[in-house]
Amino acid sequence: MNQIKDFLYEQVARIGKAVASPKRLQLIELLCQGEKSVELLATQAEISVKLASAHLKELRLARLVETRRDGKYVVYRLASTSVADLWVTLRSEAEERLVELQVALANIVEHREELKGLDRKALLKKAAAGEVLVLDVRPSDEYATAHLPHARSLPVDELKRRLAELPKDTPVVAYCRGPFCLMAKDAVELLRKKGYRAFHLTDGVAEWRAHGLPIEQ
Amino acid sequence: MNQIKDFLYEQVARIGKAVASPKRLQLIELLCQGEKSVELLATQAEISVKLASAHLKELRLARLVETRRDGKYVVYRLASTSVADLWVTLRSEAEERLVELQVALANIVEHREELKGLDRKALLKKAAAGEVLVLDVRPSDEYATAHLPHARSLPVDELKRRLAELPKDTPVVAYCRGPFCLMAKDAVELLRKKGYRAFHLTDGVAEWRAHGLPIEQ
DNA sequence: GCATCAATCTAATATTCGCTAGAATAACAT
DNA sequence: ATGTTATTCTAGCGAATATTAGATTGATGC
Repeated sequence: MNQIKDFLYEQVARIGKAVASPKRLQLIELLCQGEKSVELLATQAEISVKLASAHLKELRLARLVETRRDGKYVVYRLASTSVADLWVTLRSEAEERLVELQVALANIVEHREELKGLDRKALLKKAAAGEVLVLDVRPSDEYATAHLPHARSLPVDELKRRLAELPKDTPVVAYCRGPFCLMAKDAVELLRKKGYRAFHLTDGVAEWRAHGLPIEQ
Repeated sequence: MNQIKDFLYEQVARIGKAVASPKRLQLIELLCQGEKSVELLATQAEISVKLASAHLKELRLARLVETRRDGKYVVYRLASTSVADLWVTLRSEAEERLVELQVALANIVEHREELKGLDRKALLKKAAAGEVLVLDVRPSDEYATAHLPHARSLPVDELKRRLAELPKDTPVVAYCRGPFCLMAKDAVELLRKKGYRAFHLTDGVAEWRAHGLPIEQ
């Protein structure tokens, strides 16, 4: 009877073990943006394909991700959006508990506009009314999978040469994969240097959805 | 710049590592019932004091628990109720994803009455109206710390000799520490054998609170 | 068939983790 | 002080993990 109880906790610990590795957490965050091949995941997480494959196997054994084959490629995806919620929950808990993380986050985004909590719905309204331009600076395939309402896609590495597309008179709110992603930060810095009124939304699609707000496409 | 990103994920992984061990999860679940000394935690988790102390240290380094000294005793408590929420989230995710866990849970509680989701509010109403008797079968100090609304305390090991206190005509709903705790199951089995109409609520205080429902004391 | 590319499996490494047992603290009782 | 009780620290051992390199499998295109 005691063995049974131990077994129960062990199963939950399987999920815990899966999220106990920084690399695996990064892979989960990437998969929150949409399904991806092993090679792409390895590139974006800046690790070797072999290592990515090994970590993805662990995630698959914990049933957090699933695979399908597409020709030569094996494509990984989250097993459910609840896995994205788990990532958001874990990250929030870490941000809440660990001073080291709070300090590190405060250092990288000095002048970040805190567009959190109560502001989300206000932002949604303003975006709908065209009072702000919500800019998705992730790669365009991630935008295609899912993006914030009324958002326009303009990947950060195309931003410099496509600056002309942006209106000078409307404030821009840039977002990317989430609080740990630096693409929106870079975009905001560039835009401000060029004289735009730009703000940084630290939410990604996963955070937005986890707070019960709508997502497009 | 890449080192900074790695550092961020590593911090979240600290929380992950803390919840990657079955023993530590069990300790967290026990602490969800209220603050406890090392010795009590060791006894209730059925591990040695030394091992409990080591695991608690890990939890403290991840800032999930805090301590205070009370005379000879060191008393551990959760750093915040959000840690209890994290435990509920993790357990739910495991229940949702891992078939092995689903099977194990189905086996131990054969005829369990599923009093979940939509039923919680209905139960609350019935309890308020006195149509059911909500029975808290945990040790009485855990009841004293926090319990479900309108619940009466009757620890499972006193149940047999205090049976007379229960009304024969009102249905009884027994609960304990949560879905992994077997005390309510045992209580229901005993009560049914004695001719009472008894049901098993798999929620504990943490689950109840995580679903946004009120808690007494 | 054969060459190619993507991904995994296997083997081997260093490191970390879980657990046990013995020594060391910290508060209390006498 | 001295002994007692509760807890932590230290050391050590076997098991599990992260990472890398080499061999292997699966699907595609010629």
